Amino acid sequence: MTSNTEENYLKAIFSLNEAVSNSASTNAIAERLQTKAASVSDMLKKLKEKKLINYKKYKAVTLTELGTNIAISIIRKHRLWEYFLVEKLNFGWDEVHEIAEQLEHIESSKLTNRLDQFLGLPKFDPHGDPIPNKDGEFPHKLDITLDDLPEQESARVLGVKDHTTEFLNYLNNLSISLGTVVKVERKNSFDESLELLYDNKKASVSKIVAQNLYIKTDLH
Amino acid sequence: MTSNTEENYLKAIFSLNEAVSNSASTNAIAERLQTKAASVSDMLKKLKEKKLINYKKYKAVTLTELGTNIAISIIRKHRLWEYFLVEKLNFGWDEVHEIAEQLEHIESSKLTNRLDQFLGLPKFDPHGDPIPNKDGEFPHKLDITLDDLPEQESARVLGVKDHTTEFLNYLNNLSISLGTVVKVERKNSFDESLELLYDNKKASVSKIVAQNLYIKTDLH
DNA sequence: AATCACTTTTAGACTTATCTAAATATTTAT
DNA sequence: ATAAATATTTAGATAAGTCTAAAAGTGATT
Repeated sequence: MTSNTEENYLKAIFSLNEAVSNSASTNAIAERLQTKAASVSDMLKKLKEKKLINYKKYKAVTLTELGTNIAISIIRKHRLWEYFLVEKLNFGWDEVHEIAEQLEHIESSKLTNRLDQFLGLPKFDPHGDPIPNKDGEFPHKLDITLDDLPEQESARVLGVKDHTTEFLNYLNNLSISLGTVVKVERKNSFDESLELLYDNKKASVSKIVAQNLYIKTDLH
Repeated sequence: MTSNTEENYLKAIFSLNEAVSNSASTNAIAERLQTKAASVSDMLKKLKEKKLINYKKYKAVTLTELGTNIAISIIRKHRLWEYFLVEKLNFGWDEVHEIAEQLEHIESSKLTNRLDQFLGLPKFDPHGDPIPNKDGEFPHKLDITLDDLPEQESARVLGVKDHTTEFLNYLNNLSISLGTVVKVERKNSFDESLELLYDNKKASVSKIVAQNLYIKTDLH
């Protein structure tokens, strides 16, 4: 079993190393978890015992495969609950973090997966962070479609899922091609259509259309 | 602050004393929480320190007002989450207890109240246990209307909320009067109407009608 | 009112996670 | 390459919650 505390250490190590690889040092972890280096040192010994991290004294740590899986599962739960709080309970995106810090430790994969389903398998949380799926895979760049983009955000069209000439003609008429940078001005909840802004043009497209346009969110 | 463990003790004391007053003895609590009498003894000392219980050595305990409030808030959260799991995530009513035991300790009254709202302020959890409202009041016998009754359950009509002759005539035509025992055969999700069975008669009534009929669930 | 069965409390030990202070290792700068 | 600065670990304490074993209290029976 993994305690809440252990889970928080794994999560901290994961995100430190994700941001800058090999940056999960004792001090960095202590800073992140608002605790003391001595406490971290103790815990690292324990996590190594449990085969959750690779660790040599005085060296930065990395997660084992087992440790990574646990960290990802915590992140998945955190982000799904944030999505739930914002989308279903109308919380502001800025007030959900603390509550999600608690909810992320609820233990029941059945619950997590049912929640995911209930929310419509979202790919991003309210802060725009990617939500790993139930196999622990983060949404791959090429899995993301225009429909996944939140309001007021922009992305570059990378490809199409539907290759029929009909669909390609439709895009031609709108002057959307590969490379076009598109901003989602509004998502209408009544018919789930999207109002787009690109190259000084405006257009409204259906959800189906948006789901057939692959995008990448980091522009340039 | 109250730890999860302390909360579990308060909940145990509350429900023991609710079932049989003054029955919250050291041994009974130990049995309920699957722990040893010695541990309970230690904890009682601590809860008394915190003014959460009234306690004299070797005597059964009762909750102070503060302790009662906390216990009720835990019960409220437990039952709301059970309702959520069954109604929104399609869990069976028999598989939600363990998960709710975890969720009941999530600390955020804003979350609890938003969840309550989201679920439509339910009065009973999936096991038929009453859900206290946000002021800690359990649904009073006379607050319960036919609309609160789950499918396949019976209750006796106790009174009407709407006193217009129109409504009373309507009931007359259906041969429903005070004292009639009514069974909810089915609740239709498409229009929220109820199919009733009573005195060998069948009838279908709207949600509005059901919300205007006060009932009691313990028959005779 | 003395005994017996049972309940409850106390004493002392253990685990988890934390801390401060001191010791040791590593890195950086000269 | 050696000293100074910084990072990390160890040693020893503390607090929460638990346990076993032993002591003490309660109450029912005779």
